[in-house]
Amino acid sequence: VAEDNSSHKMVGTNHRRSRTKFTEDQLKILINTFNQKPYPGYATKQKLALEINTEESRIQIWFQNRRARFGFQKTPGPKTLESSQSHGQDQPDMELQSREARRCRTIYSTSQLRTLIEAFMKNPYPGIDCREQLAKEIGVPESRVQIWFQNRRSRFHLQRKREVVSLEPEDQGKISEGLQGAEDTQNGTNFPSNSHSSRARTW
DNA sequence: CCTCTAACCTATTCATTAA
DNA sequence: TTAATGAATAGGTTAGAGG
Repeated sequence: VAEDNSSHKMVGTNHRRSRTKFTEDQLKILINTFNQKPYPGYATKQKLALEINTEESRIQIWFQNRRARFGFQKTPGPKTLESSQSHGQDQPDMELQSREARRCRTIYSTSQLRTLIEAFMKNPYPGIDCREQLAKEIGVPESRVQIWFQNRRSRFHLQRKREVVSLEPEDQGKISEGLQGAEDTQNGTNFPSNSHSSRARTW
């Protein structure tokens, strides 16, 4: 609400999005929808976004978190219990493939990709401000930019792993560089190499 | 302090598209 | 048909609001 004047760091563009606060009414609708279908497709999420006036990406995150916390329980119903006989074994639910359609694949132009890759080389973990600026620059929703960075990082790590495997099992102790050694970015933007584990140091 | 949970992450899998 | 890559998943971590 007030100005965010928290930039006494060198690179001020590395913060996460501010936390969303759902109202009770919004939560009621979300939970109700979740209980009916914990894996909503894009259309449902869009509709929800409109209904509770929230970005679709926040709704996607909410469903992800909810599924992780309560793996969807089959029978939540101390109330509204209807016809849940659970007679023999529950069916393998093969016809569950009627998963709603997912979001249409985004096609990036070469110039958009050039911008993204350039940003990735400078900082593979852009904060919300940086992502939003990129999104505006290339004309794509911020949520797509975030997904793009996630995919890029994952495949970057995968590629690095394969290189380690391709070496002789003998002296494999000193591969270290090779990939990202070429860039400057020695300031702090290099890959943490193990990201999470080493990030919680003294914080 | 502690709890709850949005935001974020990696690793993997599913799915679409261009070659 | 396949390689590349965007979208979704499971599951774990980080951090902000509030008890």
